[in-house]
This record gives sequence, C-alpha cells and structure tokens, in this order.
Amino acid sequence: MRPVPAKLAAKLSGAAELIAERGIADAKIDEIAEATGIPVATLYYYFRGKEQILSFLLGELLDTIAGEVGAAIAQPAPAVDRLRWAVEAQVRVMLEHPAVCRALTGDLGRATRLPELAVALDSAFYRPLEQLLRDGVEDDSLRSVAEPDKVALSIFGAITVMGLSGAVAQPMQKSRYIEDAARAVCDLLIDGLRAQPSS
Amino acid sequence: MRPVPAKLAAKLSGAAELIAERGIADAKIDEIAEATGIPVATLYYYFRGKEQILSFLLGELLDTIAGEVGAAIAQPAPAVDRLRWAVEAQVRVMLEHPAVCRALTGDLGRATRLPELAVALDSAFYRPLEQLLRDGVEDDSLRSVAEPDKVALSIFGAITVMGLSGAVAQPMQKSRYIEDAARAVCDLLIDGLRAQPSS
Amino acid sequence: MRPVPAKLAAKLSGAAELIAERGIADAKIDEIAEATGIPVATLYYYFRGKEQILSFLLGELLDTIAGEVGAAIAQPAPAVDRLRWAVEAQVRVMLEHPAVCRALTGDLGRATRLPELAVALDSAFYRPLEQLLRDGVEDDSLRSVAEPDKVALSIFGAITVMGLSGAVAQPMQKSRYIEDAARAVCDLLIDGLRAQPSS
Amino acid sequence: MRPVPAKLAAKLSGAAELIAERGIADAKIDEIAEATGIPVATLYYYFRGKEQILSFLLGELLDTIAGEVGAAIAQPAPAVDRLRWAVEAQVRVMLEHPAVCRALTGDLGRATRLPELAVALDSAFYRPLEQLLRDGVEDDSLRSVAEPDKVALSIFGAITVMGLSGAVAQPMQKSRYIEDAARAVCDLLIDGLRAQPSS
DNA sequence: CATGAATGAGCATTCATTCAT
DNA sequence: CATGAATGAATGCTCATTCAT
Repeated sequence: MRPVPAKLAAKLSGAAELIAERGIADAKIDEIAEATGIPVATLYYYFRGKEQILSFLLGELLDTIAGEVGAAIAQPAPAVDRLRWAVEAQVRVMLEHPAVCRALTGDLGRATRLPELAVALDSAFYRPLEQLLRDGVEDDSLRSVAEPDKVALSIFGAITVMGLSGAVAQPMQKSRYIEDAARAVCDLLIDGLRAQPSS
Repeated sequence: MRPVPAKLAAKLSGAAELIAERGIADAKIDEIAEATGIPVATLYYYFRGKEQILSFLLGELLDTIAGEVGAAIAQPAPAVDRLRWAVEAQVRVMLEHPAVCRALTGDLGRATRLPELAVALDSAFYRPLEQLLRDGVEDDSLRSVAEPDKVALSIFGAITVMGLSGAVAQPMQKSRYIEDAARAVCDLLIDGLRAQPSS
Repeated sequence: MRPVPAKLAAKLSGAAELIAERGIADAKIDEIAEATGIPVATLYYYFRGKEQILSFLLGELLDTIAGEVGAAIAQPAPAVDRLRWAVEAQVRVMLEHPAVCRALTGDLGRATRLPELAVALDSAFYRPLEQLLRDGVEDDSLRSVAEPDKVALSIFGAITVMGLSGAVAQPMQKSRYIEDAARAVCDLLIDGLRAQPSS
Repeated sequence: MRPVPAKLAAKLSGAAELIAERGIADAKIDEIAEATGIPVATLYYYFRGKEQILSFLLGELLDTIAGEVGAAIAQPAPAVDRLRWAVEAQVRVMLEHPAVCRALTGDLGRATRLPELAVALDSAFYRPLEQLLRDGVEDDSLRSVAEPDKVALSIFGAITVMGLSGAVAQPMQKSRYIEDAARAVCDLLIDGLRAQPSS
C-alpha cells in the first residue's frame, strides 16, 4: 500500500456511508469510485483491494478516537471525572463519524481483519480504560474490580453500542444526543443499577 | 420459504461458522452447501437465497435467547437477582452458539436487515430489560434511571460485546468463562465503578 | 476438470483456429465462446481456465497422432518402410488439423505446459521413433546411429516443421502436398544429402 | 522507435528469459521493467510497446545467426563440409542465446509477426541453405534433391528443434552438447538412415 | 421431492499506455 | 532525456440462480 496523499484520504471518506450501509463485500468498487470521485484504477494504484480501503478508513477512525480519548484522559483530575470525559469523547467521535463507525462494527466479529483491528482497538480503548481503572483505585475515585479486562470490555461494549445506535439513528440534535447518551452510559457505569441504600 | 424439515435445520447450523468468519456476502453458496452437506439446489428448494439462510439461523438464535432470558426473568424474585440471571443466560447462550452469534453482529450496523432484526432484538432484549428495570424500581431492588431506553441499550452492549469476545476467543472452559464473564458484567452494571463511600 | 461431454468436445475444436492465430493469451475467452457457441460460464464449468481448453485440444491432437503413427508402425514390414509410413501419417494428421497443430508449436518452448506436453510428446513421437530405429538395425533396413535420442529429436523436428509449414500455408491440394512433403522428408532422412558414391 | 542506446540494449536481454518462459502476451511490461532494471516509462520512450521489445531481441538474434552461419558458409571448401559448419554454427548460437531462441519459437506458427519474421528467417536460414544445396551439387559433394525448398525446411526443422531442445534443457557442458548435437544432426542429414550397402 | 447441469449477469482487478515534470 | 504518477479500457472469472429430470 503506497502512502496515501492527503487529497485522496479526504475524498475517500465519501465512501464511508456507502460501505457502512451495504458492507464492504456488497459495496461495488465502481460505486466507491463514484462516491469518492476517485477513478477505480487510481484506487487500485494506492490500495491492494476493496478491503484495504475499508482498513484505511477504520485505521483513521481508531486513530482519531484514540487521540480524543487520550486527550480527555490526560487531564489532571480524579479518574471518575476523566472516565466521564473519556466516555463523552468516544460517543462524540462516533457520532461525528457515524458512517465509518457503523462500518467498523461489521468487522468486529470477523477474524479476518481481527489481528490489525485488535491491536488498534487495544491501544485505542482497552489500554486507556484499564489505566483509568487503575488510576481510579489509586486516587480513591473508583472502586477496585475483580476482572479489569472483562470490565473494560463491557464498558467498551456499553459505549460502543450506545454510540453505534446514535450513528445509525442519526439524531437531529447531535450535541444534545451526545450529552444525553454520555450521561446515561456514565451514570450506569459509575453508579450502577442497584437501588441506593438510603437516599 | 417452505417449511424447513428438522433434519435440514440441524445440518444448517454447520454453515454458521463459515458465515460468521466470512460474512454472508463472502460466503459462497457452494461453500455453504459443502459445509452443511446439503446440495446447492436443495438449499434453493427451501430458501429464497443466501440471505434467507442467515435469517433462518439468526431467527433461531434470537428465539433461543429470548426464551432463555425470558425464563430467567420469569422467576419470582427481586429484579436485581433476575437481572443477574438474565445476564448469565444471555452470555451462556452466546457462548453456546458462538458462530451464529458472531454472524449476528455483522448485521448490527447494517440497515438492510435492520427492520426484521430490530423487531426481533427488541423483543429478545430491550423489552425484557426495560421491564426488568421498571420491576426493579417497583420492588426497590434497582434504582430509577433517567433514560431507561439508553440504559437498556448500554446494558445490551456491555453484555453483547462481552459475549462476543468470548465467542471469538472460544475459551477452553466455557462454563467457567460464562460464570466469570457474567459476574464481571453484573458487578459492573449493578454496583457501578464508583468507589464505595465507607463500607 | 470435469469429464468433457462429446458434444462439447466437438464444438470446442471451433476455437483451434482462433487460438492458433492469436495465441492462447491473446484469444479472449469471449471470442472462444463465440467461436465455439459455448457460453463462457459453461466453458468454466468444464475447464479451470483458458489454458486448460488449449491443453484439452492439444491432448486430443497428440492422441490422434500417436494413434495414427502407431498404426502405421505396427504393420509387419521392414523398418525403413514403416518409417516412411510413419512420416506420412504424421504429416497427414498435421495437415488435417492445421489449427491445433499451429497452436501446439506456440507452447513447445514454454516450460509451463512442458511437463504434461513432454510426456505426451514422448509417447506420441520419440518412443515409437526410437523403437523404429532399433527395429531397423535389427532387420538390417536402417543403419545404427551414435545418439538415437538426438537423432529422434532431429527427425521429429524435420517432420514437424515441414508439417507446420504446410499447416500455416494451407495448400490447395492437401493430399498432393502431404505426399510431396512426406517424400521430401523421407528422402532426406533415409538417404541423406551426400552425393551418391557411384551412380 | 528511437535508436536504442547500447546500454539499454544490453540490459534488455535480461527480459529474454522472462518472455521465453511466459510468452510476450503474458509477460507484463512491469515485469520486463523489473527484469531489465529499466523503468517502464523509459521502455515506452524507446519502444512503441511490448511487442516491439520482443521484435528488437528477435532481430538481434536472427542477425547473429545469419552472421555466424554466413561466415561458416563463406569458407572456401566443399559444400558438404560447409553444411556441417553451418549446422554447428546455428546450434552454437541457439545454445548461446537459449532464452531469445525459445521466445522466437513461440511466434513461429503465429501470423502476427510472420511478415517481418518470415523475411528475416528466409535470409538467415533458407536462402543460405538452398544456396549450399546448389553448391553441393555443383562441386559434387551433395546429391541433387527433388524439392530443395522442402528439404531446406526439413533441415531447418531438424536443426532448430535440436537447438531448441538444448535451449530448454540448458545442459551443463554446453560446448560438448553443441558438438554432439551438431554431429548427430549432420550425420543424419548427410548420410541418412538407410543401412549402408556394403561397409 | 431433490438435485446435477448449465448459464446470465456482474465485477474485481489488471495493465498497457500517457503525460506532466 | 527520463520517469513517477495516474488512469481508461478491457477481460478473466465467479456465483447466484434456474430448470429439466
């Protein structure tokens, strides 16, 4: 795969919606070409095949998420707050890139691309999350959990499905939706469902 | 779609792994035929096309999940306990049908099949969950949440991704894994992550 | 490669001319389909690819030659006479199947198909020829040569190029041409070029 | 076609093997570029296309053969001896340029390049041969044959297939092989196969 | 009922070729 | 002069689907 010129990369995102909607296997390369304005042969000049185009888009999304979440987490504040910000950041990015985001889920259960995907997900999600859980125990803002890896996975699931749902639904008021969704997820994750003892 | 004979239905599950791995669009009908031992033309005798075969498998899975979760929830007990059982039930079914389960997620972000799928998911997951949340408020075992639908979605995400991860990983000791995974998810969902005040 | 029905095999020869003229690489599969009246997809149902179609035709030609030459050689007669008949037989078959014959030469220097081709050529040409040379020594009608394998090769070359030339030229009076060509080759091979000592 | 610089011409022969093995139609221009170390666009700067590259190589080979055979024939000596030398010369050149030589045969039955090729072959092979046959009759070292053109063709075939076989086989001891091959062909062509009357 | 044989329609991919630099 | 980048045009091959038996 040759280095992708910025101009191409920009045009490329025009294919995300198409791929998300039909799946990469059903998105004809001609349609991708038309949607992006890039000639078919040029696509093949830069990418090995259809799949690699999706990989490229996915990679960019994950990089973006990792960046935003990373920034949110890097603030000096109690872990519980940073968790909230991280959730918000992820939901926001997902809502801002609904198409690629939906395309991503098509690959989640597929082992084919799992190797690369798994690595990227790991550094974009799990790693920061686990660190956050540890930090929280340290600064007394989060409780210690028995199996941090499984918990991280569940958190990822909760946020992702939430975000995905928003991505599919394409709500009118994005910022409002982001806020609500993030709050709902955070409340669930942070306070749990158990009835409060006294209150 | 003609009524599918039990014998056929049984053989059919042999295609789940294939479909899960490659996606329905990339799973050639010939391969499905080979994997199941059913001649291609016979598949067409019973189904309208490839897609319908997947639909059939998905339908069976969702029925199974709905049934198991329903049974778990139907017990006379506090909602918080029933929630735990429901989670356990869902994780268990997912681990027991890893292939179909993975195949299912491939379609989650896709609108194509969303109509039917959405309905089935709704009755299999969200409906019971929301009912459970309401029951919990009623019997004082669960707290009231601001946006029950979003919370239900998050719970579904947490459980599903957890189960999916197990389905992909194919752990050796399934029963042990189910137990651990269910506990991790439940602890997270029920008690949340916030540091316990005193206790 | 599925067993090729006789009907198909018959139609198939309609592609020989095309392949001979352009070479298998430049003969578009659509053209082969049109020339034979066999739908492209049907060709692919029976053959693995373009190349295999050529292989099939080549195989049939070599079988025919081997058969005719074999029959000519099997007669009870001095080797020198049988050699003559064999040469005649080969030239005749080549002139009768000019197209496949020309197609064959396109592959002679190519290693790709050499394995199968070499074996077929071996049994169709060299083996009978070498046997004939031995027989000739036995019955005193042919002299013993130092390197029978190289001599057999040369004889094959002399006959083949002669036949090929006729195949390309497509002479009007085939039977006459066959006769003349066979005689010229035979005279050369049997009597050599050296000036006759006395005569 | 611009005049080809010597440096380029030298590099160009690096493509002969490739073309011989796969045929010009299957030899991608990119591969030719890689094999020769000449950038694709540069090839197009000097040649009109793929075919012309092969033509160039073929032309060089035929020039070489014509030259060597011509020199062998030009000696003042009985025709029968010069024939021997000519055969040796041709076999030698073929063995020394096995790749181009094999590439050449791929085109022998093809009409596409036949015009130019035929002319070149004519002056490189048939013409000298026919002259030699005439000379032999003149100087009483060769006998008169009925159809000199067909005989010349047969001789060409005998030598060429012999040489081609050596070119494909790539024998270890080339010089030895050349000697043996040339002798076998000459003995056959000059003395024939008929059992010697007395001797 | 079940299925082997046959095929129409579609599509990913390749590659020769051009051209601005 | 020489060449990297870009692309139009072509084509081999696949595969879902049908249907006669």
